[in-house]
Amino acid sequence: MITMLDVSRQAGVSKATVSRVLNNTGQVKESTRVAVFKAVEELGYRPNLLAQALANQTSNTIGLVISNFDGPYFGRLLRQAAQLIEASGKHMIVTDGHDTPEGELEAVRLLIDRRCDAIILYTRFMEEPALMQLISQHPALMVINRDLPQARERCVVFEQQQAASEVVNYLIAHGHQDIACITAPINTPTGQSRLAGYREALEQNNIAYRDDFIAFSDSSIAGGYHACRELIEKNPSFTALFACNDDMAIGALRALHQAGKRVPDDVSLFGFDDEPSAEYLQPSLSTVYLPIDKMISTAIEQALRLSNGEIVEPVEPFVGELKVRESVINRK
Amino acid sequence: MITMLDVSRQAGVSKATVSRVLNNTGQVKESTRVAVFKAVEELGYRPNLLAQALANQTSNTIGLVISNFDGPYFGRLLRQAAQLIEASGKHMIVTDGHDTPEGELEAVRLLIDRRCDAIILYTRFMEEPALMQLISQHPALMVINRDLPQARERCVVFEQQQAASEVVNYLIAHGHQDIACITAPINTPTGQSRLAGYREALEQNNIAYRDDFIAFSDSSIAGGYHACRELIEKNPSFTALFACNDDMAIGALRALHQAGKRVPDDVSLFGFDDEPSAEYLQPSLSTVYLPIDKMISTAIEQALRLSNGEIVEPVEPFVGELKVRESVINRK
DNA sequence: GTGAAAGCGCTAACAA
DNA sequence: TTGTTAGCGCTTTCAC
Repeated sequence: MITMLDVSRQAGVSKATVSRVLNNTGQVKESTRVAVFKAVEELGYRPNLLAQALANQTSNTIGLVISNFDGPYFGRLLRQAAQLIEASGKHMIVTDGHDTPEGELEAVRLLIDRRCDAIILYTRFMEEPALMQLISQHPALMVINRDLPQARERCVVFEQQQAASEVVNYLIAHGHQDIACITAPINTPTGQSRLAGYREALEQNNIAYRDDFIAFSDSSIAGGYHACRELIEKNPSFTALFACNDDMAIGALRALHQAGKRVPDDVSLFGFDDEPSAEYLQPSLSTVYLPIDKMISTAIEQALRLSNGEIVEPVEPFVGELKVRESVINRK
Repeated sequence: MITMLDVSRQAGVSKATVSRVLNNTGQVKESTRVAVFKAVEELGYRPNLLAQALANQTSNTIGLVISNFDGPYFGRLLRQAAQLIEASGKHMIVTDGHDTPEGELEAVRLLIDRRCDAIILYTRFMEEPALMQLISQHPALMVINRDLPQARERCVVFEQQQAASEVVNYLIAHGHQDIACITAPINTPTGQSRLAGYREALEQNNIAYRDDFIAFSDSSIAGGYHACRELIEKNPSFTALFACNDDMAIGALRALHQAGKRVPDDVSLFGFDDEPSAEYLQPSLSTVYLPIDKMISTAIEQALRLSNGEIVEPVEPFVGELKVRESVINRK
């Protein structure tokens, strides 16, 4: 590998001078500037980012931890993040948390060890105390998807429960009383909040919560499919179904179809996330749009500010937006 | 930040000794081992990976460049890659190539500058000469999705044309003569190969290639939708449609439905990629399964070997597997 | 068994 | 305007 020393020799100057022209720092005579660039060109020199980071005490990177790599959800997020981070002149390092709390923790640790200037953790599994501790270990760590009352300025959150409640209220307002629900993983705050929103809406409308209208699932397409079959078997009388994410709604759609139930004529279906395919399904899927682009942007901006030592304000919670499409019918 | 020096002082030993116990290198008295670990614990010391990499002349990372972050396709790939790389004790750095040749090139450059031990480039846009040059610049760079005759051992490829041809041959064998096609981006080798496979099958069966059965598209759901509408407008007489990826098939499915054409009764539909949702669509989508898991695994293993200075053999091209589902009907 | 010292490739005072 | 020098945090000879 060509080093700066090689360049300096080729150009007949010192390393310091090479560094100066490459970083545009300090005054350099035009002729030597040219000579250095010429040498760089001839040798095909490229700076060693690791060495640079060590000397600069800043790696010029921002780390991102997501729950997993599958699915369209994080894809959208990563795309936006990559763009923003690049625009800020930094580089992005992504890691996944293997859908476990330990994995998430380990991933963040790694990013810290890599000396990322800022870190964004999209958590689904870590508990509050562990998160608080992480936050205390890195001055520019932002957490997405978990509200930490002790550190509001470090969180970017989405009003899960409210959105879920709006969905179910919408269904009720359109004449549905028997509303089933397929949950997201119930051991996660997200899964819990969405179910809580469902219950909240029922309560607000004095509709009894029934166990046989609930199927616990895992956010996957196959999971949604099986959960829906289970529901139909337990009690096929529901006229509406709230799947706590779009993937499960896709699975449920097929299960309903196979059971001879037409959507939306027999059963109205609601998803959550607004995946790219939602709009194109047959029938197009009603769902909740999550402003993940805005959320990740906000998190990155805030993290960047923190890494500059700036003082930051808490971020307002984000809210979802109902996308009502063909899969829901008015029964009134 | 706590450094090794801090630890050494706390333990009453030298940096060298700390390094020895942490890396299990050289003999150390048990009592001092314990002392060092105690100090590490007390101080919460974590080694600086950057410094380590610089001193070791190896970053212990393997870099991965993909075309973009959206879509389920690369998600599946990343998931598998992350697992494998982690299992090998290394860390993964992912970057995206922004769906442009320059982006791909820049992404690889960056990984080289970061001193990745090995690099995997899933290319869709770079041309052969540029790829050859990259390969010469990094001894452990593997290219996925482009065949370089000069460097077969650095490539992992998939028989695109053959698979596409099989699809169309299957349709023909099942009584279809009027087969339309929605292409993937035609400025990419993948797009070209799949279309070539389509033409090849027609030729083999003495069926004329007709311009009005072709719509050029962009691999997106929306693109598939619009392309299908265009096809129907140009010449609605096709009895089968080959969408060059599943996303476009999803879009086409809706367009067909809106045009009053039933799938598969009026039009048989084939996709490509075998996305997770393919099996659950209504009707379930016939498609081609790509062994991306195996492909990425192979690429990683090969890259790892290269980075160890081992000599490697060329890799056999991978082939797809037809997944025939409800969306295709026999018209004979 | 342990420490001192040099070096990985770069940056940044401080002199000259 | 430029070179010398001392680090950044770690590893690794080479003595002791």
